[in-house]
Amino acid sequence: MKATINDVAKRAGVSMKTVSRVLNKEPNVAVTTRARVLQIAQELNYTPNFAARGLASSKSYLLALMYDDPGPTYIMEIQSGAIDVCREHGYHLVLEPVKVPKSGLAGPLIEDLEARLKRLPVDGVILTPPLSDSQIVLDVLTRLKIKYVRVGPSKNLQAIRDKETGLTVFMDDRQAAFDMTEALIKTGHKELGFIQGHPDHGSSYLRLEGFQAAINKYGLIVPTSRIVQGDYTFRSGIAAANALLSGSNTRPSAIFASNDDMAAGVVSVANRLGINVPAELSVCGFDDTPLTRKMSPQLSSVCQPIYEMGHMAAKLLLSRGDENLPSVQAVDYKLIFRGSTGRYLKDV
Amino acid sequence: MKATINDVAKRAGVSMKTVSRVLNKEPNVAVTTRARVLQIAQELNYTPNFAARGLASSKSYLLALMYDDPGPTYIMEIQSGAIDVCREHGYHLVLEPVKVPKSGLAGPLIEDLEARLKRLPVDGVILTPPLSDSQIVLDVLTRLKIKYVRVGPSKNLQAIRDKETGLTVFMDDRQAAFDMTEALIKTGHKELGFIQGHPDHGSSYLRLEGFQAAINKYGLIVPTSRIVQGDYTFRSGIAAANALLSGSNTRPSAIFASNDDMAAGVVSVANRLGINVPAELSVCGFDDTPLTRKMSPQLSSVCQPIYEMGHMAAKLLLSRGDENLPSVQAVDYKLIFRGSTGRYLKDV
DNA sequence: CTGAAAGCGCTTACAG
DNA sequence: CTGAAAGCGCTTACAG
Repeated sequence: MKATINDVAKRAGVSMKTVSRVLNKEPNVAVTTRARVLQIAQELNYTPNFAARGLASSKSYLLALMYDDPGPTYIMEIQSGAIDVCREHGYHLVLEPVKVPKSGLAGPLIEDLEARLKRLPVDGVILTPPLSDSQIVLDVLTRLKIKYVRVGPSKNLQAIRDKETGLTVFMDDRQAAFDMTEALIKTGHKELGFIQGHPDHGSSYLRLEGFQAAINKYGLIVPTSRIVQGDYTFRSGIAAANALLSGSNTRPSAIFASNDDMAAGVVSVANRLGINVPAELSVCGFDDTPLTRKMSPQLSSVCQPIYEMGHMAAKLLLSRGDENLPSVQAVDYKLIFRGSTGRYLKDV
Repeated sequence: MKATINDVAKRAGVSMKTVSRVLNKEPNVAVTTRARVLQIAQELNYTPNFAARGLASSKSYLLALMYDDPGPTYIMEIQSGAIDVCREHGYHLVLEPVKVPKSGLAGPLIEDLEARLKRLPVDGVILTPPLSDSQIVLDVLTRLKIKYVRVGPSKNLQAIRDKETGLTVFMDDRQAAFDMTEALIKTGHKELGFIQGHPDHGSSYLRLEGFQAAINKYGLIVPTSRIVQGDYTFRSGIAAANALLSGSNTRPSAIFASNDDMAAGVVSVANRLGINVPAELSVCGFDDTPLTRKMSPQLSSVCQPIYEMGHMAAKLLLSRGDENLPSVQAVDYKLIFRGSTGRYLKDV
């Protein structure tokens, strides 16, 4: 049978409690005692019983990752980052897909969420976009007194900067979009086009803001016809590119799409129309998804450190009490230039 | 405070045990008693304590999904399918990423796996490729007496067909590749090229076998120079396409790549060489990943019902005892024809 | 620095 | 059809 804490205690000639102290790295154990217990635990191949610990301590040693379909790559990266931290702390990660209803009715969602969280009372929740902005979800968690961390929230950014919010990990989408736009302008582009993301996602607005701020800074003018609404899908990128490239007006020399899928749509339309990318048209995206490297020319984009965000999120949840860890964490992005902007033209 | 089973029992005027019976849907409870208990449980907003159940029953009510980077989309689909079944059974899904070392040394992997599984003794494990074929992993699970289901194993397929194996969910890669090849041939193609997948993945061989079987059936000849080794990456698809398309020999009229990423590489090379897809070259992939719809022309491919495989895997694990459920489950694939093969040319 | 006792909230194994 | 008792393997709250 599997060894229990009692087996270890007996063999070590100490009480159960002392073994518990050693294993939980509590202070106040004689060095020699600690060493002996540790060795015997190893000899017996002892590992504490998960359920028993949970029951006695009323902790679950579980963190939940809540998501509502923000794309498989994104979630997997967040997961990886979070899992690595969980491991260090003896925690595990469970998955909680959540469907936020498109239209008003929040009732069923709230009930469902509560039921699930009561069934499996996790010690903390990682919220990914768009859930990080869902007041409904935040309210439920607050009511159930479950700790949470918001990853990439896009609303209330001002409050975040003022640290009036809870645990948060975010990337400065606005600044990143600003930087990318500035890079395009500095390469000589004056005729810019922009494709906005899904109207329900806060990031859409932040990225647009960054774009416009750079435009303004350099005194350029972008007519409203050059700013097209998309919804983060490839298909919407196609539609937007058609509007931008095949009209009777002069076409832009560079298009900044709010994500990679839409940018891929632009490249695809350009190819069909015989517009050479990047010679006649520069294109860049956002998110630096794997897709950027699965097209020709490869796509310039903004790289979010998603793994790191997941890592930091779990860390914030599991390192409570560490005053050295600010509750709001900004992570760094990177501009990645590839063939599609022609700055550093690379072979595929 | 949160209600316990005792609160419900007292209020209902029955014993704890009876409440337990009702909640676990055990037989032998008077209908009226059952109804009363159920109602009171609801009034008290009672949900059983996860840890206490686990401790008392020595079950964990947890399933693990083990994976070694088979692609984010794949894992997310499997996850979704598995989670939906877990929910129905009051189970939860935890994630266990596993790194199988490239070269020989299995020691650390075995130790790590054992340590993790002893820490969190899940009630069952879902194994995804390439882990479904890892004898090391299978051995550890067997030794720890942990139930597992293999998803998409590619070795020992014969044994699988003979039902000499454990729980298994699989898709007939060989037959699917055969069908796709046959479809190309029936469209009139005689000069076929094939790009093989990663040599470490069993699916590479099965897909090649299917391709060759169809070639043989129709009495065609494919010189070895038309069968190129890839490794499932876009980059390897590029290299393979260069070998296939820019040599001095006549080029194939259709290329079947063993996965979508490589097929995307082929289309990309064709575009660069000015070879029109599908007019001059048909291309098809395998897996029907989102990438197929993020390129022009869109890619024909073989659609694996991945969600369904995850669903079935969890079902096999959680429905033990149900004799009506065969322990080996084959799921259906579908050939999806899009622009890249020109059979059903569609606008993007 | 260490330990004895109680208890977390369920299920199991019986008994009736 | 129902229940009383024991126990799962830890941690908490004390006491010393």
